[in-house]
Amino acid sequence: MDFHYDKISEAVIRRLTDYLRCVRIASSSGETLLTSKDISETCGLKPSIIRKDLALFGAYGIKGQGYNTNELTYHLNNILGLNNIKDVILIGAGHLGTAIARYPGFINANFNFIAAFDNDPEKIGGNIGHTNIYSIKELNKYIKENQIEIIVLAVPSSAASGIVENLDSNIVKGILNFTSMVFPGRMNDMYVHNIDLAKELEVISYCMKNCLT
Amino acid sequence: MDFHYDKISEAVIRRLTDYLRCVRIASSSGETLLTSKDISETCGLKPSIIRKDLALFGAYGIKGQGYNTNELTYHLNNILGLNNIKDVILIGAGHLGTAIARYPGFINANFNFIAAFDNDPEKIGGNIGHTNIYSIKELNKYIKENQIEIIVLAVPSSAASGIVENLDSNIVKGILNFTSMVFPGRMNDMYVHNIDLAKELEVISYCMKNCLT
DNA sequence: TTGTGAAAGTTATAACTTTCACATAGTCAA
DNA sequence: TTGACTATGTGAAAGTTATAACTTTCACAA
Repeated sequence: MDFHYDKISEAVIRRLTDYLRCVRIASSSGETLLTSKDISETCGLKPSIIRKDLALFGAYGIKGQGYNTNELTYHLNNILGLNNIKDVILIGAGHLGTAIARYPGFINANFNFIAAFDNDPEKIGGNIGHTNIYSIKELNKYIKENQIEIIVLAVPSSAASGIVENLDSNIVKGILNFTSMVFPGRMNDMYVHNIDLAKELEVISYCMKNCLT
Repeated sequence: MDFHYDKISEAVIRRLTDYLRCVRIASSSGETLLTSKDISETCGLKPSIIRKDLALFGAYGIKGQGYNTNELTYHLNNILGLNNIKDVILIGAGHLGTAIARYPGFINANFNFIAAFDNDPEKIGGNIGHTNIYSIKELNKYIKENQIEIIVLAVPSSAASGIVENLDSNIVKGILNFTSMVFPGRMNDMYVHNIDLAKELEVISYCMKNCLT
């Protein structure tokens, strides 16, 4: 598989995740063949960019027919690195953390919440589904022993910096930050993505205010 | 306020929301003056693009000094339309819906969850903080009587299409979709933004797999 | 086996975005 | 009052991305 990785922008990758969702929806309703036009109608992009994005990674389509949903699912998962189950841990088992751990999208993408951590004695020892909740004091030990590469952060914002600064960046490679603290995208070789649930609503607010298309 | 709205891209607007978060953080730690370099170090962008973005909407900075945090907060909120409180309703009062309604980011952005709706008899009549939970059967009546423009959707994916299709698009202007169903960005004049909590983790997965910077 | 139609893959170009570098102007200290 | 300093605002250039239009190839039917 020789992808032209060096030329691929993050915008392309983001769109691939959209295509994947569209294919999942189509698959689940029994479709076996999907055209770039079909995908475009679901996710609101133009067919040409969908074809171009997919062609960057190889010719997966059947000319004159479209894309086979199973094949496309496999290839998209493969490109994104989602074909293998990956263990992640959750830090912060409050309302948001709980909702995240139960969110079906993580399961679809093969992410497995192997453990959760909190500082609330009432939560420690409990669980979220099959995910046990441990004391935050055991966090770094757990990361080291289990070589945890990906962390989902859903603690109060005030606690975020302290936790991130103490992570062992030789082991942890990715952080998904749901707090209101902002971290730069790259910190000591760790990828950090900040997610603000309200962000999209702020964008909608602007669009509504200015009557944009 | 004559902004050059027609020329502003969504990418700019998304960055403005980042700047706003950076300014909030700086303000809360007592800073009164912030340079484009300061902001760049927090959010991982280049100072030049920050200056350019802000200059699109007017000259808010003080040459040789930087940007006054209070003024910048005001202007950013004003540009995005966040200076006034806006009522939104939540559809789906499960784990995710509850977490969303309690998420501090919505309060910061002046969004007020005025009501929630669910079909679970055990939840109806209850509340999330100060937000009462009503039966989903009353949804459209409530939207009409209270002229609700913005909706946050956090129901199971299978229920999403049915709800969206029945919304009165003469009243509702914006939908924040947290389900795994995908809707195009524009539907009958309604702005729809799909949020997949797992999306950013999928992007991180790709970055990790390919050792990108 | 061959012809037709349909949609993938590809290319060239226009449109847009980012970046650099510098002139500008405000601040502060002497 | 003056001069040095600093970071903004801006214009031009470079770089990037999306789009339309085009070519290719596959599948199916006659």
